Amino acid sequence: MNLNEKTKRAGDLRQTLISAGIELLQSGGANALTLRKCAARAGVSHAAPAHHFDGIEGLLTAIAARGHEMFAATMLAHLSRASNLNRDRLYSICEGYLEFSASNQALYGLMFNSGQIDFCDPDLGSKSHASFEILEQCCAPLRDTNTGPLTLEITIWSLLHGYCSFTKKAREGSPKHPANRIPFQQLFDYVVPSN
Amino acid sequence: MNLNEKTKRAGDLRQTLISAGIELLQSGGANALTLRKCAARAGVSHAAPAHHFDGIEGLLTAIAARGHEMFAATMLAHLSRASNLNRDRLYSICEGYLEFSASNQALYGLMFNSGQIDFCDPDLGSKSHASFEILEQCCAPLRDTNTGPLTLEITIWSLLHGYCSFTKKAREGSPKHPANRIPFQQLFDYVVPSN
DNA sequence: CAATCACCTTGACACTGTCAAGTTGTAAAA
DNA sequence: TTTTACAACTTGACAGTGTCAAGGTGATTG
Repeated sequence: MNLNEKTKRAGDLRQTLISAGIELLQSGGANALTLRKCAARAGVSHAAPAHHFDGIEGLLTAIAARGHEMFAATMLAHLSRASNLNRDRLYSICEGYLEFSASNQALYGLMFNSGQIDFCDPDLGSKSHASFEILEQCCAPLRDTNTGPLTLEITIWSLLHGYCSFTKKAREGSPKHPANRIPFQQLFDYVVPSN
Repeated sequence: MNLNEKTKRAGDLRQTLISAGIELLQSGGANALTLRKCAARAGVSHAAPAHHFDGIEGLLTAIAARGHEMFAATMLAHLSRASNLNRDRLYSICEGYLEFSASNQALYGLMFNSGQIDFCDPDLGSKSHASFEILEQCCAPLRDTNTGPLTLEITIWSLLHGYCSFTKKAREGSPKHPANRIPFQQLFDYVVPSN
């Protein structure tokens, strides 16, 4: 009848639990995500998730992996709307990054700022690697011969990550925080040569 | 007799609890830090902290504030050993940043990657502002007229923050992660004009 | 001397993650 | 067909967590 029933019919409670977890993150933030609440939202008992994940860490890791799929999709969506200019393409990736982190704050925090997930997980590893590859492919044409390989990628990635961290702190905390005056484009212009 | 007794004599259980929390972070990571364990380590009952902090969030916020004091001290220690060159001075700040994050991983995570502290807290605000001011003062002489105010500061701060995040993920997760091949100095050279 | 009050303790509560044992339905094996 | 095996899920229990209400204690103050 309802969604849960239908999803369970398909036999993949695993996917249902991951979706439930993401919904909990979206609606109630990081503290709302609980193994038992995930189970309840999926319509199963509190011990059911143990048959599909290795404890809470396993569930959170699987949620983060799903998050990386969404993350990559958001960046690719922005990329598809960019011009042919290499610099525009890289900037559109950045816009996708910022949009994802703004629209999925708790999920983004779980993926990038959490000590609760298992970075050794191969599924998480391959999906996060796929995200990074999108960035790499947009950086490649912009590299000049002076800078070492990956320098631009790491710089952009770090800049985005740090910028999100700043704006988040500025949003939640003191509004006098300097970061909320600086648009990302200003940092991008500073870091990426605009030949 | 022991340290707890002596500290409690002085009347500041608050400071004792903060110290206990930092010790727990150092020895057992983020998951080892608990309100009840803090109380036990300080030699008081599990409900005692409530008289000094506003719940667990208040305790974590106070620990983060203390962390920012240590953070600023580490950067200043590195700065004192730098040459007179402005660029060296800024780089020494960065070294201090990286040393602090490497030597106090869980505490650093609580301060910068945690959704569990109250960024509105005035004490935390002033102490984290003091840390940022150290960076600001070292950036000021390096600004050229083209770049907007704070652009260099935010760039360096974000780069450091992102770099720590990368190296942490590379350390815990897949050793094939690209970040662990890139020394920070390479990023610094790329971002900071070198004349 | 009595009252006040900051500080701490005790005990309880709901909630969390995890484990062991039991139930059910399905699919393979006899 | 009957039996067996097994995977998926439930139930119930456990220690640990944060938080609250009530009570005790000792120093300060009127």
